[in-house]
Amino acid sequence: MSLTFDFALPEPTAADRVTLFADVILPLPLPKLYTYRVPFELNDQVVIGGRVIVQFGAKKTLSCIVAAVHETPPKLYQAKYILEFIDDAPVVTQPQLKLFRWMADYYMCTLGEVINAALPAALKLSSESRIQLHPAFSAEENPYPLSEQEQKLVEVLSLEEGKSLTFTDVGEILAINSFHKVIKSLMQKDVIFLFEHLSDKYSPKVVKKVRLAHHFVEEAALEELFARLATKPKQLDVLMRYLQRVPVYQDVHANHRGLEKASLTSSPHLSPSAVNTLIKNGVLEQFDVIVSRFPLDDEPEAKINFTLSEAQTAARDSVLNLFGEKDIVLLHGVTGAGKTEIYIDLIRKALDGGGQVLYLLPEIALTAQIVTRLMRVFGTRLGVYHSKFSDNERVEVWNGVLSGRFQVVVGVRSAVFLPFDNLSLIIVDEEHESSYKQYEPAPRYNAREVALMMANFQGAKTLLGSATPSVETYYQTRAGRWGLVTLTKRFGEAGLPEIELVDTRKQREAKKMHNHFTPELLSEIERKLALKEQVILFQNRRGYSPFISCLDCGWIPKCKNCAVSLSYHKHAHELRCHYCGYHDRMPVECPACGSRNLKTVGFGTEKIEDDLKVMLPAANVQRMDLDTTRAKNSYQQIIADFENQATNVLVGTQMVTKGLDFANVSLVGIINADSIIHYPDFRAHERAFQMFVQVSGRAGRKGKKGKVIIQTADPQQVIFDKVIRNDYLEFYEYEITQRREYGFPPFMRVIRLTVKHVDQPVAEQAAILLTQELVARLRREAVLGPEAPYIFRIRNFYLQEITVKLDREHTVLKHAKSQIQEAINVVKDQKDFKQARIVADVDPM
DNA sequence: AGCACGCCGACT
DNA sequence: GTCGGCGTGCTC
Repeated sequence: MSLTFDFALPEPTAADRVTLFADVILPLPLPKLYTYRVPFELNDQVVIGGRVIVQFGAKKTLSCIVAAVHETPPKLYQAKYILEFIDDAPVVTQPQLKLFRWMADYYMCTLGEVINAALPAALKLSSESRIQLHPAFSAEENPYPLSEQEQKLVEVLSLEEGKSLTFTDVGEILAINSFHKVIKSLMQKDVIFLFEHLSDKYSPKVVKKVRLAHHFVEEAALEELFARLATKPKQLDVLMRYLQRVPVYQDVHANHRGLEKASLTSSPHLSPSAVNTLIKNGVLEQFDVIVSRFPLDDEPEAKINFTLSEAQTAARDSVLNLFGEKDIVLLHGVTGAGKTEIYIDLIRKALDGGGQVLYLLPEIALTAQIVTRLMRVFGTRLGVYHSKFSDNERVEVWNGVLSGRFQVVVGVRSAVFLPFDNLSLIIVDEEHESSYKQYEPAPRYNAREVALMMANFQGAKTLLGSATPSVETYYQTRAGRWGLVTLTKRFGEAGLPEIELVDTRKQREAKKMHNHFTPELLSEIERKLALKEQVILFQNRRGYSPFISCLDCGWIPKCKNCAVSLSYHKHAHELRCHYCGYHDRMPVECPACGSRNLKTVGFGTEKIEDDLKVMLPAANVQRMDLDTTRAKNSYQQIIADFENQATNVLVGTQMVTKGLDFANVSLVGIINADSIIHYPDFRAHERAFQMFVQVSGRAGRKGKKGKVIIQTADPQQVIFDKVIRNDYLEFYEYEITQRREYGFPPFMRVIRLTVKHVDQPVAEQAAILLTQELVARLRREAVLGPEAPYIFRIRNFYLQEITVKLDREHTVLKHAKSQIQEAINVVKDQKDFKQARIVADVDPM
C-alpha cells in the first residue's frame, strides 16, 4: 500500500522546524560544556560568543558564553531551556574562543577557568538571591511568633518600602553563618519572599547636563524671558553664564549638546538652587548623557614627529625586513637603546595598514610615563588595560576593542584576553619577565606564549623586546626560527655603566662593614650625594628582616599556616607571613622564655632604609616596595619625588628595576647579590643575570656614565664576569650548555604537578601514587619526584611536587598531557585522596 | 564553584 | 532521642 499523498501539505520551512541546542561555557571549573535548548521562538537570537542566562542545578542562575550552536539533541538527558539572551552581538569573538580553547588545552585547565580569568567581572552577570518583605505581611497581623533573629531581619527590611537584601547582607546583619535556616523559616511564614536578581554590573558613567528649553532658542522668546527674570538676579546670572558658554545662535547644535550641570552649580558665583529653579520652571531642561571614562581628547592627535636615530632606523628596518619571512622577531637592545621609539614607529605602520595592535608590558613597567607618551602619539585610538583599573574601566576597554574604538591597546598580562579580531602586530616588551606568567589561580598561562599563539591564529607578527632575552627566546633565534635584531648602542651616547664588585666577606672579616654596607658602597653613595646626584639601592626582599630570634633561647616566630618564619616589618610594628598574609604584633618579650633580647636576623628594604637614614642623616631616603606602594597613588608619588629630586636615594625591590628613566641617577648599589643567585631552581642564573643587568641599566643616562656596585660574599662566581662585561652572548652560551646537559627548557618542556593536602602523610601518599601512575604512562625518566618543596606547607596545605620533563614536540606534548590528566584522575578517584588538590603548572617559572 | 544529600558527635 | 557538622557527588 502506498502512503504517498498526492496533495501537498503546507511545507514547514526549515527554519521553523529546527530545534537548536547551544553548548555553553559556564564560568566554573568544570571539565566540559553543557548543552541547553534554545527556545524555539528565539532561534534567530542565538549568537556564538554571546551571553545567555541558564539555570544550572536546582538553584543557580548563571550567565555563560555560547560556544557552539547545533541541532543534535543530547541523548542521555533532557536539555533545559536557555532562560534569556543578553547580547545580540558576541562579547567574545570567534578568534578568542579558538584561543581560549587552546589555552585550556595547553595549560591543562577548564574553559570555564579561562573565561573567568578573561572576562572583566562586570561582564559576568552575577546571580544574587535577594529577599524582600512579603507584600501581604503586616507586623500587627502576623500570626506566627518570630525568633529574635527573625525579628531583627524584619526590622531591617521594614526600614524602607521595597527594601531588599542579598544573602551576604543577611549574613552580616545576623552575624551568623547558618542564616539560611532563618530565611527558610521566614519564607514558610510568608513574611518574606525570595527572588533571583540578575544584574548587569557594568554601569556607564553618566553626566547630568542642562540645555535651554528649545522654545527659548529664538530671539523674541529669549528677550521675553530676560524681561521675566529681571527681578531674579540669581537666575539671570545662571542664564547669562549659560549663554556665554553655549553660543546658542551661532550653532544650532550647541544648545542641543548642552552644558554640564556641574559647571554651572559648582561655580562659586552661581547659586545651585537658581539652576534648579530654572529647571523646575522649564527654562532649562536637564538630561543625562553617557560619557566615556577615558576622556576623549578634543585635541587632534598630536603629530609628534620624533626622529629615530640612525641606529633606531636601521633596527626598525631590519625588523620590518625580517617580518617579510618570519612571524616572530626578537629585538635585543640594551637598556636605554630606545626600543620604545621603535615600537611606536612600528605600531603606527601597523595602524596605517588597518590592523589592530597589542602592546604588552609587565605590570611594573606600565607606568604613567609610558602611557602619557603613547597617548600623545595615538590619542583616542589607544586603550589602556591595567590591573589597577576598576572593573567598569576594564569593560570599557573591552567594548572599545569590540567596537573598533581602540585600535591599539597597551596592557599587562591579562590584556591578551581582549576581543581582538584583526591583529596585525603584537609587541611583548621585556619578554623575559616572569610576571607574564600567572601562578594562581588557573589558567596558569604565560602571556608571552598566549600572545604568540594569538598572533599565529590571526596572522599577526610578533615583536619580542628585551635587554636580557630569555634563554628560550634567544634559542629560537639561534635556531633560525625567529628573527633577531640587535641594538647595542645606548641612546644619547651614554656609555654602559662601570660595574664594581665588592667582597662583603673580606670586609666583614676586617670588621669594616657598616651594617650591610661595605665602605666602598657607603663612600660612593656619599660622594654622589655631595655631587647632587641620585642613588638607587636594590634589595630583593621587603620588610625589615626575614625573621627575628630570641638571643637567650633561640626562639624564632613561625607562621601558623605556612612553613616559614615571619618577617619583621618595623613601620607596621608587625610580624608578617609573605605567603599567606598572616600577621601579628611584634612581641615585646619572647613568649618562650620571657627574655626581652629579641634581635632581627637578615635584612630587607626597610632595614636598608633605616640604616641609611642613621648613617647619612642628611640624605633624603625613600623606599619603594610592595608595602609602600599599596595605597592608590603612592607609587606615582614616590616616582614623582625622586624625579623632582626631592629624594636622593631610592631603596627598593624589583620595582626599581623596570621602566623608570631617571636622568640624574649615577649610582646603583646591589646590596646582596648572593641572595639572588642562590636559588634552588634551574632558572636562578638566568634570573640573576637579568636582574643585575636590568638594575645596572638604571645607572647613568643622558650622557652621564654611571656606576654600579655589587656587594657579594663571593666575587669569583662565573655570572659576575658576564654581568660586568654586559656580555649577554657569553652568558647565553654558558647557560644553554647547562640547559642541554641537564635537560631543561628550551630542550625539554617542564610540567610541574603539585599535590596539596592538609595532612602531611596523605599528601605524601597521594604524591607517591600519582608518581606511580605517571611512570606507568610516561617514560620512567620523564618523572622526577615526589619531593617536598623548600616551603613545604602554605596556607595549611602540605605540598609535594612532581616534575615531568617532556620532549618539545607538539604531538608528544599533547599526548603526554592527556596521560597526566588520566593519572591525576586516578588519584582523585581514590577515596582517601578526595580531599587532595592536584595542580598542574605547564612551563612553570 | 555551590548546593543537596547523607552519615556520626553534643545538646533540647 | 534530634540538630548540625562537613564529606561526597552532581549540575545540561
